[in-house]
Amino acid sequence: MAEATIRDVARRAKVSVASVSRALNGLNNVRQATRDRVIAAANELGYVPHAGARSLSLSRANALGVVLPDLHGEFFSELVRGMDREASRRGYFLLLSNMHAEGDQAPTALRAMHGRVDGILVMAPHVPPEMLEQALPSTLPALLINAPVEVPTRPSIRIDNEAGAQAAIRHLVGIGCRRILHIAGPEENIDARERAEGYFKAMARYAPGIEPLLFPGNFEEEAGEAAARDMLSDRRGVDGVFAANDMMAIGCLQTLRAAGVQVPDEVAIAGFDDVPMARYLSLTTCRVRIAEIGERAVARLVDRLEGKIERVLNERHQPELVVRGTTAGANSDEMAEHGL
Amino acid sequence: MAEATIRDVARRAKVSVASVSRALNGLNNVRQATRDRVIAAANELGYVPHAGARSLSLSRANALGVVLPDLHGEFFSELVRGMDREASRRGYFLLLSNMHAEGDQAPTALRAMHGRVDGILVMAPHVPPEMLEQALPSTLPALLINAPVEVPTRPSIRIDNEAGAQAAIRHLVGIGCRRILHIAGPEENIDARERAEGYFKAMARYAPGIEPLLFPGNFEEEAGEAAARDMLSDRRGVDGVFAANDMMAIGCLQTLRAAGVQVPDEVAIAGFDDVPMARYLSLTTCRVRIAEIGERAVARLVDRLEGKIERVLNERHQPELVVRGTTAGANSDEMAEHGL
DNA sequence: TTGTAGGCGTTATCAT
DNA sequence: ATGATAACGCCTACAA
Repeated sequence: MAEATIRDVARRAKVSVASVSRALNGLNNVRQATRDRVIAAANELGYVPHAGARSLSLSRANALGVVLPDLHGEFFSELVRGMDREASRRGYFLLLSNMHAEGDQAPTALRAMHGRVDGILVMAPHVPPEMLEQALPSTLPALLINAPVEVPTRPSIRIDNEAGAQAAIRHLVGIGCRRILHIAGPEENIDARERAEGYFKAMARYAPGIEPLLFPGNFEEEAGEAAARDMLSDRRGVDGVFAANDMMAIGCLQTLRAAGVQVPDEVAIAGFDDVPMARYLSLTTCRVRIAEIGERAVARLVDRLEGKIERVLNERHQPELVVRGTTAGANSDEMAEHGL
Repeated sequence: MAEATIRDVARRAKVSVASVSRALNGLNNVRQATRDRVIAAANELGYVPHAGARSLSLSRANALGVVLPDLHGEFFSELVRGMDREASRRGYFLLLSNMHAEGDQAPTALRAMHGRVDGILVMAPHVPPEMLEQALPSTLPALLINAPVEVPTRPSIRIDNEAGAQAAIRHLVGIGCRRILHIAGPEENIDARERAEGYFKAMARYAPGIEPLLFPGNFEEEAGEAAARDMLSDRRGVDGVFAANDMMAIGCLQTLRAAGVQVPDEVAIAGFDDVPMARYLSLTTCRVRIAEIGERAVARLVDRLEGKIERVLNERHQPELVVRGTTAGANSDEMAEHGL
């Protein structure tokens, strides 16, 4: 049989559709007896309100669009988990759409969301700002996550990459490193660029007179391996590595260790993100609480949808330096703890 | 200004809304000149069709509901990624809803999806079948992922846990293990139960006469650590461990190694899932291609929505044994001897 | 307290 | 080829 509609319920309860709507939505202007009859009828028919029709009528979908690039494992799941947690807390659904990096699918994806979401969360660390601004429907409330530039008119949440990088370099210098190599991320990625920027600034500040060393990477483990091989063939006195993300740090770490280089004694290594694996490999890193960012993004967007005014438009998430075995010396507690 | 609607476009192009709809949807019964005028008007107004209204009219939402438990990192992201890949390929959105394990939120979540999705993917390894069957709207096409029981009337996709467990035990016995401990998952979890079942059957078959050893766990790393501590205090001759998932295997591995136990020489260890970390820790495991399951689930559901008939109702995904260092180390000749 | 009717934005049917 | 109009299922003035 076809789905029961509000009309079927009305008929069965011998009332008007208006009364059914009122009764089922908990309005107070219905006699208790009527409400009971309606509820009974609804149950008997297995009536479930049609969310689509409801949101058309209310012009309110109770859903948030999420547009993400093709993210890697941990980052994606943590972000979405945080978002989902807050969304379900606030009574919203999440409508997901991965836009694959290559395409200019961003506009398409965003357009398709019109009329089914109340607002969107967009993560686009690689999309040029003008393209983004153009693709965003001007009337749809949006919150940008790690967008290349702070579009002043759009609320955003970003990682404080420079602060993280500075903390990492400061720490490396503090344990005695001087010639510190930076394995960079993709150039078009804003996080990568800011981390590199932070690296340069921190070197100038904490290791003045020492020339920065850059190895181009792409956030993939292989780039870290390549950097390590490069070091193995010509060490150039490198005694510290700061990778723009953990995966590259891990690739570098594994390759160096496999070649017999002592980490951290000969070369100390630090990464960025604190992926779960970092703990197991005892990798020093800048922790980014991804789920927290997702939660916060949803919270801010929903606040705005519900009319709360924003105090800060462009929020920064502060990474936290987590010191582990790859910079802390062979006999640290962490290492012992994990038997590495 | 408010969003432009189809009426605004019609007015501006001096045609009826019907023509606008036809022109924009690429129907052939419109004069080219008319179509051009409509498209021009739409662009000028920045018109974007209202997906909600559209789907109400078409009674088709182009969206799939995804109801998942509160999953941990890798599993969640891989599954959703696979689903998303296939969904966007087929032109569907994903509407996400984590139902947190405790609650009886399943019915609520499912009801709220009525009228905004064309079908749902439900993963509920812990929900009793009758509760599930009751919560599922009978008219909404659904596909069950790792549901406790194969509800014959509902299409499903499941992991062949027994096959995986058998392969693991066979391998462990093959390399010489005899007293193999199974660290089990939560009792209410169907995957965990099936893996334990597979363990028992395989022990009876490959190590007849040797008594199975069970250590209760919960899929968390700590359970593996507890199992290891238990072994350390009383080894009972255990020379092999088969954990119901990788995280427990990893907890066990780390704790044993930290205590100086040689893995795999003294104790061999195998897990289940093949999380990314498994490779780094060189953990032997049964690989489950999670993204593939997600893709397949969406593909099957969409096929059904589009009228394709299903040949197989209850599909099984075959795990693949991946042999690594935690079982392959010292006595690989023994493995060769068994032709494994 | 309850019912009638119009509207949310779109598509589809039926005339023209 | 085009236009008027009735759905789609719900909510909410406005009336009674």
